[in-house]
Amino acid sequence: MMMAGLRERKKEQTRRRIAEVALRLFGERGYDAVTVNEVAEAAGVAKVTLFAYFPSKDSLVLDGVKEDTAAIVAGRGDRPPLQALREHYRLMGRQDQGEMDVEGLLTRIRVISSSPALLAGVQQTHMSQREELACALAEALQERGLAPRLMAAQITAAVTTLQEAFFHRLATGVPLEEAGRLLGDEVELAFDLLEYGFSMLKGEIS
Amino acid sequence: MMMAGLRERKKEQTRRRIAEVALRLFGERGYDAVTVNEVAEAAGVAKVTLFAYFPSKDSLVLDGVKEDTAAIVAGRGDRPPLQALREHYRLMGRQDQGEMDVEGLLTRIRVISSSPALLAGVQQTHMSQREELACALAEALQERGLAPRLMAAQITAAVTTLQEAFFHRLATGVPLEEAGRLLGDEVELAFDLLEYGFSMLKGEIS
DNA sequence: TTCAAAAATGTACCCGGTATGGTTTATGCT
DNA sequence: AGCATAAACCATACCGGGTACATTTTTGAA
Repeated sequence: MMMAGLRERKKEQTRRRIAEVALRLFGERGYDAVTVNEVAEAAGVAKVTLFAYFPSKDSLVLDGVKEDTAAIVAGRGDRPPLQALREHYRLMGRQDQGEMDVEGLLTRIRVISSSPALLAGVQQTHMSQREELACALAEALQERGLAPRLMAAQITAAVTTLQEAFFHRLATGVPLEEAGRLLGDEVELAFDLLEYGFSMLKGEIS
Repeated sequence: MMMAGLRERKKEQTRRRIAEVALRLFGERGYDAVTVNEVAEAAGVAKVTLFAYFPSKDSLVLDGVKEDTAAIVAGRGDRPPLQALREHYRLMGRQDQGEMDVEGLLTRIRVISSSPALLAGVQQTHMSQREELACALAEALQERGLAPRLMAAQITAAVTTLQEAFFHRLATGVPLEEAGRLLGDEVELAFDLLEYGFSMLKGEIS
């Protein structure tokens, strides 16, 4: 019963294989020039099976890029929401030096950056996070008007901008360490700006 | 030579007919439940011809919803960019009372609001405007760093939020006049917030 | 009237994604 | 061990959006 069976391991393995093959092919020949049929065939699996693991072509690349800003706010403890977010992104530039697959991450970013469809995809995920963030903020601040939505939109916009700059640097050859350092500085700037702006909102609403 | 020919008039007319038929069908049966083939047939035209007028299915609905924030900034005269934008949106709530086709506008908004694909589409157009706006701001403020992109992102986020609230009210039955009034108030609030925030940026960068 | 450009068309095709129905394969139970 | 079951997998056919191409109709102008 549920002994972490061989079945589940094989599934996980197949899933990883598909994603890896896809990333490799996309990196070699470009996202749009590779069909899902080719990916499936190269991974030794049927198209239907591929779509059983990944709901769409872009999820082959975008899965695992999800951010969870709403969760950060929800689990912020006793800190104010903005501070929790700032501290989270402050770490983002440093942490990935560990055992992470830097090579794969870089080709992933390159693939994303060179495909309009994928860029649109990541923006879409940001936008869906925005709604959740708005709800989390509304609850955290006990405000139900336009203010939390406005704040969520501005936070999301700032984070998106930071991430785009970061990705763009990585995609154009800036070494990871330097990109991380620059990102750190920009995070502080962006959150200073947000905090400053919201200080006015707080005065106006409550 | 170029006498505003009958040719061009017929083209315009065909284009309008296609768009109107599409909007009607989408309004009756939902965006996803109507195929482009049906639209083409109902408009008395071939599918290929339809795609010669409109580059995609969603453009059947979304064409003409384009905002041109970058153009507003570029043509701002001697006013600062934010003021030009504020004045533009200040008018948006009032102007459409004129000869505009209110009925068509409402069904258009209803169709958009009830289709995830179309909602994603309008967000995409906002995002592409963001890039242009960033360029316009960079030129207007003589700043090439992160600041103009951050400002553009925040402005776009605010405008998107305002428009969403406006659309949502219209789609849920709030009368146009009241929605316009509320929008007007919110425009002032949002731009106050933006101006307040940017005042800090100006101090920091120059 | 004639002629060349523009517009419209029919057809066939590509690709992402889904539905269906059947076949293998791991698993839990006896 | 052996067996039933459910999960994973697959082949195939299909759908809808979108494009390429070659052909035909329309239209403005000489």
